[in-house]
Amino acid sequence: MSEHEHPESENTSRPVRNITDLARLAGVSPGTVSRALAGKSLVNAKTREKIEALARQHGFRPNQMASKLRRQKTGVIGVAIPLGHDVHQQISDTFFMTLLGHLADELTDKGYDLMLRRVIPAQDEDWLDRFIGSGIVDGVIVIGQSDQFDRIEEIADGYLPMVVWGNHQEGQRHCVVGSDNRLGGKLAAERLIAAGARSLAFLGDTEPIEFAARFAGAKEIADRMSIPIRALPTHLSADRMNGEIAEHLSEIEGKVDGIFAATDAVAVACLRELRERGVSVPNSVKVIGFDDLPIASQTVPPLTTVRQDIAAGAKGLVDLLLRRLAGVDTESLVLPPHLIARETA
Amino acid sequence: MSEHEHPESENTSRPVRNITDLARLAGVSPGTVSRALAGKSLVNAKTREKIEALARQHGFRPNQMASKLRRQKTGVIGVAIPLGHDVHQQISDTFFMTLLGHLADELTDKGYDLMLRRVIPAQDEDWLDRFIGSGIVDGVIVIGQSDQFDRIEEIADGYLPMVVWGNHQEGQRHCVVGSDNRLGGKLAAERLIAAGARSLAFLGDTEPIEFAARFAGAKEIADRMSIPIRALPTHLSADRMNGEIAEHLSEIEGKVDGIFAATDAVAVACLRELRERGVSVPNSVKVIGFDDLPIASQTVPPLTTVRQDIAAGAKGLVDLLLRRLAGVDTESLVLPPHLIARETA
DNA sequence: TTTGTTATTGCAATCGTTTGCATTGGAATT
DNA sequence: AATTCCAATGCAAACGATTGCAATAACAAA
Repeated sequence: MSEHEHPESENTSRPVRNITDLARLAGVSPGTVSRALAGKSLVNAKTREKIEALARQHGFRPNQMASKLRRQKTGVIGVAIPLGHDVHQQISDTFFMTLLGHLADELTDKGYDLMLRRVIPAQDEDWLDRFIGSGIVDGVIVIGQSDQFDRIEEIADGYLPMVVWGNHQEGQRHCVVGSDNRLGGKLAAERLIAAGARSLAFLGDTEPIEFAARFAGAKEIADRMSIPIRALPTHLSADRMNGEIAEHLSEIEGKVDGIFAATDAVAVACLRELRERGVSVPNSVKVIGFDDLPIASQTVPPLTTVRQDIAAGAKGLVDLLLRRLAGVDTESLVLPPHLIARETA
Repeated sequence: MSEHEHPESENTSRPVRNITDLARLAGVSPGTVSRALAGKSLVNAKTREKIEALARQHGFRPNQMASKLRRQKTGVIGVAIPLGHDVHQQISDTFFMTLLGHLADELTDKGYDLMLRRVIPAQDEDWLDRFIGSGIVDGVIVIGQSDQFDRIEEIADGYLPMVVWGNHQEGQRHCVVGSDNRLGGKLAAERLIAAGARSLAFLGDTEPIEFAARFAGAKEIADRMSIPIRALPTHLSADRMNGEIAEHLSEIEGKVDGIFAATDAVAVACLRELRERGVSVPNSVKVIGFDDLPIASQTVPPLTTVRQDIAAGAKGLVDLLLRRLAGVDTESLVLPPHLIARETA
């Protein structure tokens, strides 16, 4: 009935809703249309062109849901950010967000889509099972172990295509990509001591294992050199952090001359507070950060810090995940951090 | 074969792959299982409990792909970040990433998932059609118009559930949420002038319309007060920006005493460069930023800036989108920016 | 003319849920 | 005892693309 289509213009009598409609227009079977649009080689060149032209003309695109159901794969990688310790941390956490940006690039490159989910484990017991078990994603990248190490371990036993950004523990079962935080902590402490510090402090939350490892690394060096080191716990959300830092600084005034901040963000806040108190950096107190975010080079004085290579991390996460999707049980990947010497230590 | 998995609990002879398997175990029909698991009220309480228990026991979750296909909705909102002007801008753009974080929160609250796609329009003509037309998302949020204003306009004519973060143009057809950039520009210029500046400069890329509007607003005020203002174009990627800022500052030395930076990130770099040159802020030169990112309060001296309420923006985007999903053709939402007076102007 | 070969295409089952409609059984009503 | 009525469930047709296998046509070889 729909005999006289308008050859030039977009709209015709009835819209083309699915592959079958298009098949009718093209005078072929749905199967052929499917093959043509999928770019398979089993279609005659002319038929293909005709079908493609028709599809373009009607702005038709095969329904992905149907395709995914039938093929039993989604082409989507889930990215989960568990917000365990500090719900508002990651909202503004430049590091995680930058990692996310790079992940998006890498995944796009490989033809995958990215589904982002921020989860609050405390409110949602089986966030990970839900994400995995519903057939909505082909694989999962978890950004940050938060306080969910054990849960992740459990899942890892029965689910291959998962890679986690975070800290590597001896003998753990899930595949992780991350910096060697302990080494980073060592580098930081060594630098502070080499710069003349004789009493150290670690400033920041020590709960998350990444940070705990940074502290442990620093402590190892400090202990070896018989130099005291203390932990000054703070929250990581911007609003609470500033006050806590101020308190700590009051408390340690004159007693500490080398501060290792858990994060560049913490270091920046610390620098500001020190300046406000008239404490000279690096003369009276040396400061070192972690991450090497863009701000690090913009502080006054420019921040000495331990760099994590975010782009390499993202690439590692994606590469390992793809290998796991192919069935390989990959090893973890630990990236070496580097000391970036600027002027605060 | 897989007989002895976990002896006490989880597994039995054959795995439960779908609703039909579960129905068989429960001694009911697939339809009933579907209704029970969906929480519909048409199921006897006892039957439901039994089914839920069974599902829990076998770790079964209904396949989302099938569900989405059948129900013709995905529960997924697409978030597209077009990278037009400067491919590497947004990777590190804290503002966009923070907005994304808030979007994720809002969408999660409303029960939607978030699919992130970073697109390079230059390499991918119909990025927007592809995203929309494949039935993969129920609606789309575009973060930043970039240089894609016209394409977005085209799409908006035939596709309701789309909301865009960006600048509002007189008479535009697509629904946009964003700050009143022109007003923000005015606030900035007024402040600089009130602080004593007599020759202004706008520092940053003026190509993207958001920034162009900021400049235009500032220019309007400057013109009205008969104060000169010039544009100093820079790229927004960190690596190129610094050098360009340095050049500009050399060029305008002594000729400009009020700098309006397109972005806090630009302002921070500018402050650092000024300090390096021994130019006193705000005495010799006044500086004002835009966004009020967390860093703004951490600079030395603390940065006076124009604040955009990111959380409100995210909420607006999601609210409008949901209304559009319900079929309402909503108006745009323009949020008023606020001057945050600190010490650089 | 017959047979073999190859390149295209059609056929129909399948992926796993959802949902309108029909059916059942039991309780309530007359 | 007969009739209504309702809650609970079963039945089977969608949703729209993919793909193994069979069928066809076209052409070459014998």
